Amino acid sequence: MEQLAKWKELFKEKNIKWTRQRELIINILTDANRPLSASEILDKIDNKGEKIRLSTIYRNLNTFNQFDVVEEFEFSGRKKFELGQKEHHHHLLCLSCEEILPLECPLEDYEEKIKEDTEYDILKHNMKLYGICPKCQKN
Amino acid sequence: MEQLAKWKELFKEKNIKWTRQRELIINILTDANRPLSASEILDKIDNKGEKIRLSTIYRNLNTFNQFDVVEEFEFSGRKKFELGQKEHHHHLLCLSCEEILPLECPLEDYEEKIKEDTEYDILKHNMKLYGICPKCQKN
DNA sequence: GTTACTGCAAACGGTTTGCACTGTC
DNA sequence: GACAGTGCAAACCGTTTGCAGTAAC
Repeated sequence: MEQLAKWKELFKEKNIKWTRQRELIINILTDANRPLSASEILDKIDNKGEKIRLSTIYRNLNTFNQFDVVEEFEFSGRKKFELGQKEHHHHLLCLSCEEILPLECPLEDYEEKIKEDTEYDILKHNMKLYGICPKCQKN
Repeated sequence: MEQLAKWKELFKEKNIKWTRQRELIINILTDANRPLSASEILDKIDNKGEKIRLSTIYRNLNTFNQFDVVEEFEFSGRKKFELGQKEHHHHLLCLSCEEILPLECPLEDYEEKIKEDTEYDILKHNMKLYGICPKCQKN
């Protein structure tokens, strides 16, 4: 799997140690290809028959976040993490099956306008849409 | 204070009892005129020399929310509550002094477009901007 | 008098932390 | 061998809940 090799190299560059636990987390996030919570990651690792402590997952996700390996989002009070280094984007969440779709950011011009109107220095924003996906609508 | 009378009447209509604790919460929210967290409300009530349990505040805010007396927002994992019955809107938060400005919703057309693109049934959305207000920029 | 509301203390769920041990480099 | 990373248990913080007593209508 040459995907993995790429991450290993990045870790070396950034001086982060490559451990069994970190490899597992990276693999899970790669396969999921959408934001996951710490406990979702734990579940998937459990299913593989591997063992990690939840606190280890949290600590690593926070480290990964600092080094821009993952990006962190809040979904109704819960943190979710997605492999980073993608373009700035937002999410659409299915309230029934929790599927998550990425959305392009429609707010660039808007942010500029608000900057002018309010004289705030705008540093970041977030946006989320919630709904029911086509599959779940049929139930 | 005829503002209060209006709320009392609304409570009567909706069959919610008017208590000392509820009056305090309504007054605090009226004066603040921006979203407050449960513990911010508690602080302000403490400052008046009055006593309420935090759990009472939470329970009432949840009741108020059900009856559309307040609206609930999440700011970085914390719930904030604002007297409701205002038009749908969003917020701009100053990361330094926590001042909160209301913003008109720019997403109506966008939501429609996403509906078409994804075939999701869009039920709600949220958006927040974060920045530094003009006052805080001078420090 | 009935029922909803409150105080109080305890539980909860997601996340973080302190400490001694272990593994990576 | 040094030091970052881990397991484990306990703390943490915002929020909720169960229960017995109190207040509103």
